[in-house]
Amino acid sequence: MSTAPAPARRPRRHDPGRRERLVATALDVIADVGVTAATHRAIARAADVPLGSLTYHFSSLDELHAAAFTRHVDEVAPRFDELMRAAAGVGEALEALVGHLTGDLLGSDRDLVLAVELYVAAARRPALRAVTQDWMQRSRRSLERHFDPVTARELDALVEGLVLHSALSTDPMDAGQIRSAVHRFAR
Amino acid sequence: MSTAPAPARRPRRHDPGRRERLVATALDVIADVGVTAATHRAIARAADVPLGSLTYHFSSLDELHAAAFTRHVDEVAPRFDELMRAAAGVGEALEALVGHLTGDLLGSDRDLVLAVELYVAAARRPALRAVTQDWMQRSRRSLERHFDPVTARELDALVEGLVLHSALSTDPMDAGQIRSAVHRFAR
DNA sequence: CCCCGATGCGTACGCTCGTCCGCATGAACT
DNA sequence: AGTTCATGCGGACGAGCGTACGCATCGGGG
Repeated sequence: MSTAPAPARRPRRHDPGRRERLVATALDVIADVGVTAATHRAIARAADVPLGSLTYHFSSLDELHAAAFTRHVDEVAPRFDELMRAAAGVGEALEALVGHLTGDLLGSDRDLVLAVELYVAAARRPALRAVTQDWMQRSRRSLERHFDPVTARELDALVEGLVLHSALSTDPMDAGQIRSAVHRFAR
Repeated sequence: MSTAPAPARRPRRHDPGRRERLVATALDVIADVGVTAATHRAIARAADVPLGSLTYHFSSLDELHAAAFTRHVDEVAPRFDELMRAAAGVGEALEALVGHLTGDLLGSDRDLVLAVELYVAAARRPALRAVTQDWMQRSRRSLERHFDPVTARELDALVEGLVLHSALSTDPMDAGQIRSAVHRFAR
């Protein structure tokens, strides 16, 4: 019976790497509630830091959002490139694509939601548009390991459509159908 | 020199069909500034009606947004179906699709923006999700006039991807490339 | 050992938002 | 003509927002 009730102390002085942690938390919040609801306060609450900490580390909310999405792209794009690099030929590349779509992406809602959130946010905010374009470009580069540039771009568009379609539809396409669609580009 | 300055009178008593006009204006505002910025006040300003008029005609902002998107789908879906109905065979259907993508859609930013806005809004709001799914279903039905259901669904996804891709990319695909992509589904 | 600048903390300000409510008005029906 | 009621109007309220700012704290260089 030392101190009074004391509503949960927070002795977190000197917290190195807090900036990094804030970016990661921001990404989680965006995936949870959408980019427009990912406010300073929501992110601060999720990261268990005071509100002022956010404006200290990031000069604006926009900058924080951009940092979060950039981090996401920097994590996802290399993974995809690795997938393409590992494929031996066109056949394996297509099959890797099918696996990526049915497993990695559509399996976990998180990446799917983040992709759509980025699409929509980019439509209105120039800073995020650059991030989106960077992502598209890197995807195409990865595909060009096995496909000519024209086919790569078409495949990229198809993948984008499949992702969106699956995110919004109640009865998503099964693996067989996705395989069928992807293999149309086996030229 | 009759009356004082009088800051722009608004004598609009008894305005039948105002509800309709509000829906149309809401759609314009959404296309202009995005669904998250399409607030009661923004729409009221654009339609030149007092703020209270909106809550009188629509029980919530969500309902107004849903009404706007529903109206858009009810205008766009029949147009697309007409396009498919007019095509004589698979070849003409594919070519009509190419024309639709390069002309109607990508030509005017408006429909493109509205499509993306609906995608993103639907991801978070169940009421809008129903509208999106209705749209997808009607698109597929139209395509099934010429393609088997499996192909129709794949084509639908491709179209969605092409739309998104074109909306967000600075150097959109040209007509030839779109034609090439669409014709992969000429089975 | 001391100080000082980087970092953390809490709060306040000004703004916009969705929604609500009391009153005014005039078309339609008796 | 009189009454009623759907419709229009404008202001108000409370909540949540982004951002700014003054003070507290502490690690590391002198």
